[in-house]
Amino acid sequence: MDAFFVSVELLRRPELRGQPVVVGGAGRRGVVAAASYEARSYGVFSAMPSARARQLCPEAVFLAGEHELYGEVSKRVMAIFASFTPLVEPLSLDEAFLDVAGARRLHGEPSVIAHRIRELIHQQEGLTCSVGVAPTKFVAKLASEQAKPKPSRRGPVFGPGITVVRSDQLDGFLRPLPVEALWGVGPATLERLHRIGVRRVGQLADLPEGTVISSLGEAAGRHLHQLSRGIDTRRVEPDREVKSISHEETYPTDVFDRARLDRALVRMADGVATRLRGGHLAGRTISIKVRFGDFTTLSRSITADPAVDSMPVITERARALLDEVPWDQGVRLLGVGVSNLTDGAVRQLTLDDAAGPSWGEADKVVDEIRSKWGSAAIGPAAIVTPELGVQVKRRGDQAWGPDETR
DNA sequence: TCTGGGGTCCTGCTACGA
DNA sequence: TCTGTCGTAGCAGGACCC
Repeated sequence: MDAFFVSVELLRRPELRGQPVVVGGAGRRGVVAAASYEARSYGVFSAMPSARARQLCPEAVFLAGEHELYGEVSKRVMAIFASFTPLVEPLSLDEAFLDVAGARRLHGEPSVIAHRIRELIHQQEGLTCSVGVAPTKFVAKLASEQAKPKPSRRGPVFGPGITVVRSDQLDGFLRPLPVEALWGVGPATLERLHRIGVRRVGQLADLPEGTVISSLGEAAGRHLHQLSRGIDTRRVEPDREVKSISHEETYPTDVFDRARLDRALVRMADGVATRLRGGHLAGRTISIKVRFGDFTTLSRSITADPAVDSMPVITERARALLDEVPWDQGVRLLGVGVSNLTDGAVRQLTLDDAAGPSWGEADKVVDEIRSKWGSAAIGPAAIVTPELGVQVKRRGDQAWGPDETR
């Protein structure tokens, strides 16, 4: 999808069309989630600190964004994809891989399907998207980027919308690209590649694999060398299983108050546990993440049997982990996560379960009440305030930085 | 300019049992 | 009984993606 969050916002604020618009966190510690092509022409890009974006483009309209709404639109767009093939692998709210090899007889050649998808999304959602058609996933992704509009000083320059790269065009398409266009080349890898004189994909393809591996390590070296030659054997995977579930939050100012951190742990553990149970999952590894005022970040984790999906247990382990770190230096960000996931339904019973009523039963009641009356209807006492009620943690509710009004 | 949140994957190190 | 080594699991940190 092109500038997805901004495009969704423009549907309800059409008067902002043609203006520089930025969706993201407005606070001092907020970042840009999406920028309209008009804003991009000022050098504003996603993941940039909002303060910097404001400086580059003071006339931009800043919108807080609504993660839930984007999720709903995303579901409908994914349903359009699914009407062409069951092999849809969502990559994020606004991107997906589609394997249309088996859909040709019913829907026509891939480029025909691409046109039809663009039409349908425009008709049904009023949004534009760009499509890359290619024999492999990563070339399709690169092709879709070439199909997108580009920002310019005189406003957006519309792209072709669809870019098709056939097998016999792979080499010509890939070789001239800057090496950072490859998926998996970030700042650190780019620096290493520059050190061995590689700036273009073609230069990487011409090196012996061993040279690349000795510079980048076994896995990354082999993988990137293959990509540079157009080799990508990864299939479109419609049902990728979740490996971890976590929540984290950045505070407007560093927190030195342990009681406040403890309450935050309860709220985040509650959010994580609710999502685990919602997905019928439980996890053996509990982790915390702590970022200090100077931006140094550390994590601590503990793995134990049995797998858990209950707020009090996750909170207790997370608190013990927090005891191990120098939280009194001032905490900028705190996070709680659960990994090593197993099927929650076949979770091993503990002696507690056998002894009588357990957290499991309490959780069941909480889930029932919440499904009936909403997630803020009940919650742990630690996260209830007289003014605001139950402070429930929901996915994406602080997606782009702290809300300084809270 | 002072850097979000939610993920995945990889690497290097250590501990531990066979 | 002691020592080396091998495979595996756990842990922490880092890189990367949207």
